[in-house]
Amino acid sequence: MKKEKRLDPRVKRTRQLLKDALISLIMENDYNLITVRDITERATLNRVTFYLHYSDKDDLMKQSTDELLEELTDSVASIGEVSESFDFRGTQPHPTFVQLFEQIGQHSDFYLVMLKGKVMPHFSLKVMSILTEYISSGLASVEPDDQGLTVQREIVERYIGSAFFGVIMWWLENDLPYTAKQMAAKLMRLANKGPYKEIPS
Amino acid sequence: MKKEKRLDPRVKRTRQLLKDALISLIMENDYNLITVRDITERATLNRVTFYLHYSDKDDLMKQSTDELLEELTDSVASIGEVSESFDFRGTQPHPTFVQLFEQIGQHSDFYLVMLKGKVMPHFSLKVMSILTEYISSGLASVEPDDQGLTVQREIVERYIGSAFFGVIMWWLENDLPYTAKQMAAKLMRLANKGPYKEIPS
DNA sequence: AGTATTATTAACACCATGTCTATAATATAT
DNA sequence: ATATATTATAGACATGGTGTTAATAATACT
Repeated sequence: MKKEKRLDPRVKRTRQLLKDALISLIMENDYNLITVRDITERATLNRVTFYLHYSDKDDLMKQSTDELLEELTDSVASIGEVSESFDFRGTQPHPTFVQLFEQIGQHSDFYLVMLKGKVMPHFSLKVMSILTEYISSGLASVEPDDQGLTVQREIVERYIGSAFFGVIMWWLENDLPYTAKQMAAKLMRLANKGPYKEIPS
Repeated sequence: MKKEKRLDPRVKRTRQLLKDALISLIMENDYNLITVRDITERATLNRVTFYLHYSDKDDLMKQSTDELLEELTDSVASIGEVSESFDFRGTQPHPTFVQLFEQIGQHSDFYLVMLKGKVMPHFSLKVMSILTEYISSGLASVEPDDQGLTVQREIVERYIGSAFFGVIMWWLENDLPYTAKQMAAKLMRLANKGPYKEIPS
């Protein structure tokens, strides 16, 4: 599966130092104001060394964040399949989404900074597509064909995906006022039945 | 209301040229790759002149986009109040949102580039807050207190606002496959009743 | 008309970028 | 353990953008 052919420990160390340096700098300053110089200084490496591994700041950024998002998806994947034996149309929190919130909550500082927008859109777009993927498979398990949907499937997926994304940001901005399980439950309810208690006539 | 005390025609001209230059450059290149030099060259102005009006590229960007978003809100405001004599819980498209989609659709090239994320997050955040404001007032007209809501009002607002935002992006990315009225109708339905035809037990 | 404001021009120091060379340090294989 | 290959460092370089200054030209205002 992995194409890592035992890389040189020096390379591994260097890249890790650069990634850590960038992440720690992002938590303090504005991404756009961070220079390659800053990164290598924080990493206690020579500036030239940077260019032996990455073409520029964005390259390092992209690779670092992709790696972190892989951790997220791996942790969620370990929970099981999304559509697996679960009433997706109920209001019970789905384990997949519970785990998703758990993971994000455990690194809330980082995710808040990244999602808030001060950084690259790449990260946000990736998170969006991860969310939409889970939602898509959940939706497919409930409504295999488009018969039961009032609106085109593609739109529903984007609708719910964006809504989830936005509420996650709200959750992070407000210092996680609810547990991961509670958040998942709220979102399940909103996605399935809408915000109102009584069904409109 | 307005504090414009008849500014010098040279100032007006210069600022307009700079704004136009930036917008046109954004449509072609990547925002981050655009320099002050590029802007002034496109505007056929001296680079020093730029600094007589704006502190940096982001400053110009912020002011330009704020101006364009003001056009949007003005056009929507001319339609009337959001809560005005309308069954917000029905599935009929609300005139406010129809007009919103109309306006965005008429400048779809621009909005697509701006919202897609390659640019500043400032614009996207602003659009989000505009959307949320309309949704908030619509929601308040249906449910003045929190009794009829299954989830905290603040979350519902963010949920629907983000969902709308995401679907608008979908709409733009897919070259406006539906009319503004159709889009508004779809979103009203999703927001009120959720995606399913039959109510889950 | 004369005065005030604005745009231009040329020049400046500063800093980040990306690249190059030669040299030192470290891994790996024999 | 020694030789070889790979990687990190050091210093230096040209390039290009930034933001500022001072002097001059162009334009608006009264």
